[in-house]
Formats: sequence, structure tokens, C-alpha cells
Amino acid sequence: MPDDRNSPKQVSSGGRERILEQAEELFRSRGYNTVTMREIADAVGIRQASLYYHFPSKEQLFVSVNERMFERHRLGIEQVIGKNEENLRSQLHAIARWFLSQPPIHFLSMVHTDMPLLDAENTARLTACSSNCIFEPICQIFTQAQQRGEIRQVRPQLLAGFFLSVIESLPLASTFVDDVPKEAIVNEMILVLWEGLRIES
Amino acid sequence: MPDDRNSPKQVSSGGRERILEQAEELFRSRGYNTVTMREIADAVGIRQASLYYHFPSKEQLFVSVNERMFERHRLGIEQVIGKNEENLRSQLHAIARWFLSQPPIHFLSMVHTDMPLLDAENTARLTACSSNCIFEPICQIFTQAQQRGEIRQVRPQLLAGFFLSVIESLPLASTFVDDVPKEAIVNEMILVLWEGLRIES
DNA sequence: GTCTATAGTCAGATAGAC
DNA sequence: GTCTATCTGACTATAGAC
Repeated sequence: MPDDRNSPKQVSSGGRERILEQAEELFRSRGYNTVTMREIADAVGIRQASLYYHFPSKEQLFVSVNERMFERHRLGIEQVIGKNEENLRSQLHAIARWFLSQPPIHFLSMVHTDMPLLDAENTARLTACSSNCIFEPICQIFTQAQQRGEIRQVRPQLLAGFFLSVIESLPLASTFVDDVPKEAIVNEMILVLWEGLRIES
Repeated sequence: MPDDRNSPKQVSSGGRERILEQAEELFRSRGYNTVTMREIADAVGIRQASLYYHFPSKEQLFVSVNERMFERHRLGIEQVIGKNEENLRSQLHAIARWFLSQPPIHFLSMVHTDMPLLDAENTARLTACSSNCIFEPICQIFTQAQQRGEIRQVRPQLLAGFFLSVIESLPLASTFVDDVPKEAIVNEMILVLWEGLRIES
């Protein structure tokens, strides 16, 4: 029976789930290689060696953390898409709002810096997971907008990649542009993207 | 007098310059933390300890490598901008072609993963250097296009960040979209961007 | 300028008590 | 499930010969 003394937020359940939460925050903000098992243990409030009861290796912990995170994004994205059936613009705004409500993924760093340190098998798992959970759902809304005749025929995969790269570069962009909220930046860019794609009637 | 036996490309001069070349390639492809001084020394063909005759620390080597790289990009960008005075679209295509002719920078990974491991002073140096060499020149061409009345009034900093984020995500994007050359992808996205920005006459 | 040798750290992981 | 203690290996950097 977990005691839950001064639990930081919500339930936060005990054991494994608490480790996943703290590890996610650390991996997210500093990357796989830089974060040590010791730091994760400290954040959880246990000893470094105790982590190995729940996860067989740092690598497996990292994979579990990120599969969990990608799945959460899949749920979030599908939910906000479901609420905005009508048109591409409002769907894009809703997805952008979803991403802004979550900590950034830093997907490019993950692919470039973290994944090459993992087994080929784990790299493949995470790549497939990110594609299913994030890339594919966004591709779909562009495809559907094209089927409705709302936008021009540009490869949906490119548009999804384009859109995601803007989202991902937001943390950096907002340090270059002072005093403009991220929401405003992303709205401005969605407008440009949409104007560039729409079919003038 | 350097001997230059089997020099891989061009002059490649001896000593310090050879180290910078090899270190750049390694840091670029695997990041600051992952690359070891031993690997760099192996690539150059000397012993690990010998690197410390030319550079006082791994961190200083990393800073020197990247300042040199950013300066090279500044020259390249200013040169291709100079050749295409007329309009935004051809300037963007020229800059994109320049970036595609060079190995990717992975700027987001650098900011997110590498820089936090450096001294505050070195982080500031590299940040300023990247801004001067890459960000500012691209901002300028958007500003000038607006002054010519070629495109709408959208913050040039956002447009530069947007454009660069597309360039940076190209290595990843082209793994998701098979059999389409990077040139074609970037041209398609520049067209969308330009259509979204131009002032219909 | 480059070498050998090594100091000094710190990481991930395991063994076994409780 | 969590602990203490420890193994093993890898890395940056220094000392000093040549």
C-alpha cells in the first residue's frame, strides 16, 4: 500500500508509475545520455540501485517512458481532432493548442542524439510508435482536407512534417522573439500555411 | 612542414585545421556528449592526449568547431543572396540549395542537448554566433521583401525561424517520404510558404 | 608536436542483506 | 521493494619523456 506522502500532483500512484513520471521529465529536458539513473532515483526519492527492480536497464526505462508519452499524445490529438470535425484550420489550431498544453517533445533531438545510442530494435520501436501516435493522425487531417477540396494537392506527409517542425521549433523561436506568446506565433504560422494551401474559390 | 600523405580532400592542411575538420564531422553527426576525444584523435590519426596541445579542453574544441562552421555558413548564405537580388522566392531557393549542399547543422539538438553542457559564457558565444551568421541574414531577406511590398507584414523573425525549421527537419522528413529528393521537398514547401505570404495583385 | 602512462571521476549494472 | 556495497568500464585531463 503506497503512502503517498506529499504527492506532487494528482494521484501519482506508487512505484513504477512514479518512476516513469520523473524519468520522463528528466529525459525530456536533458536527453537520454545526460540524465543519470542516480538523478532519476533522487527525483523519485529512492536509491539508484532500486530502479533496477522496476526496469532492467536505463535503455528499457527510456523506451517505456517514451512509448507512454507518445500514446498520451495520440489520445490527446485524436480527442481534439474529434471535437473539430469541420475544417482544417480549426483542426490545426486545436492540435497546436494540444501541443502547447504539453511539455515539448524535442523529437529532432531524440532522433538525432538519443536514438542512435539504443539497440536497433528499440530505435525501430520508438520510430514506429512516434509515427503511429503523432505523424499518422496529422497526415490524416491533411488528406481529409484534400478530399474535401479544401486545400491543394501537396503531399500530406510533407505538410505534416512541416507543421510538426514548426511546433517543435516553437520553444526556440519564442526565445528569439520576445514578449510574443507561443499561441500567437503558432496562429500566425498556421494562417500563412493555410493561405498557402487553400484553393481560392 | 605538413606531409599531407593521402589527404582525403583538397589541402586539408596539417595540425589544428585537420583536427577541426574531423571533430566537426563527428560532433555534427553524433553530438557533443557522445563523441569522445579518443574518437576524434583516431579520426585525425594521432593519440588522444595530443589533442590537448592544440585545444585546452573538449569544450573549447567544440566551441571552435562550431564558430568556424557558423562563419562558413554566413559566407555561403551572403554569397548566394548576393547573386539573387531580385525576388524572395529565388533567394529562398538559393539559400535552401546552399543548406542542402552542406551537412545538416542539427541546430535544435545543439541548443537542447549540447549547449546546456557548456559554460554559460560559451553558450552565449555560440548563441550569438548562430544568430549573426544564420538567423540575421535570413531575417533580412524577409524584411527586404516586405519593404518591396512583395509579401505580407508577418514578423520576419517568425518567417526566418519557420524557414530554418523546415530546412532543419529535412533530414528527418526525407526518411518518412521515400524516393523524393530533398530538393523537391524543399521546393514544394517554399512554394506553399510563398503562396501564403504573397500579396495578391 | 606527439607520445606513453596514469590520475581522477563517474557512469550503469549486479549481489545479496533486510 | 528498497537498501548498501561493489564491480567494471569509459571518459577527460595531466605529467613528463622524446
